[in-house]
Amino acid sequence: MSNTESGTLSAAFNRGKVMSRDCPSRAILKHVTSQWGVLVLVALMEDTHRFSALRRKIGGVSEKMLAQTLQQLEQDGFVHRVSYPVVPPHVEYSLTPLGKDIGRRVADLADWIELNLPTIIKARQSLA
Amino acid sequence: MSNTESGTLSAAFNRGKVMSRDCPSRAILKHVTSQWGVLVLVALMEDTHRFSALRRKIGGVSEKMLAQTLQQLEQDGFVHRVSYPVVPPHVEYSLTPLGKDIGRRVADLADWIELNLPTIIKARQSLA
DNA sequence: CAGAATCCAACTTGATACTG
DNA sequence: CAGTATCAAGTTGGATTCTG
Repeated sequence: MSNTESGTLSAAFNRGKVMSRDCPSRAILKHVTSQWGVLVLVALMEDTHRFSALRRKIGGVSEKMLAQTLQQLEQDGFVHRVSYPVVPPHVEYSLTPLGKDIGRRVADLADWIELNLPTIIKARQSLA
Repeated sequence: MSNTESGTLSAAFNRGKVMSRDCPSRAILKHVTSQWGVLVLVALMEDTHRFSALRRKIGGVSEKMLAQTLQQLEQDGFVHRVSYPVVPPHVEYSLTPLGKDIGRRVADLADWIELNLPTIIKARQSLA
């Protein structure tokens, strides 16, 4: 079988699937690591939020992008959406167990960057 | 001190800065979690690679995007570029210590997705 | 081989306005 | 409040061509 990858037999290193152009992981990865996807996950790791609360919390998101991001993450099974049929509308977003699992890793990444930002900036300057 | 965030005093939860529209972390986060940034980091976690090797390994990248991504990651101090002045040109890309640190987290994320892909797909269907 | 430069198509994003 | 619809504008991305 012609293998676009390195042709390794070891499925143990299951890393490599995502390297293929058409690996389904790519789509999930894209949602999760999207500009607003990351921040939504981080925000929801802290607590359940309403739509407008999320919008206030995540500086710079437009309504459109927030709605779109939430829909993607909901479809992937990471975000749980609960709509209370009252007026005015009341909708709450939270993480599913799966969402918490991946959210932890994403938040970890974001935290690392915040923590190491000084180091990164220094490193960048020493390259200039 | 007036705090635009939730007004918490605990800097221990340094999460929150990245939520501001103009936090410098946002730029780094964007490079690292960009579509190709993720895959470059994952690939370089395994080994040093030459440009064309990376291009072959990462299915779907164009030369342009690969070059651009590598430059961003190099400027952020995550990727080390070594150019041997021979003909034909020989350039090697590897991760700096900083790059390995963050690369581990990114690879972790990618691995998690690959590993849980079946679960995710099932979850998605049960929502349909 | 490693990339820079160019050109153009396609998708993404953001304001704004509108609806249930 | 929680979105959707619309449209303009910006950005990304890819194919191609060219160079050291």
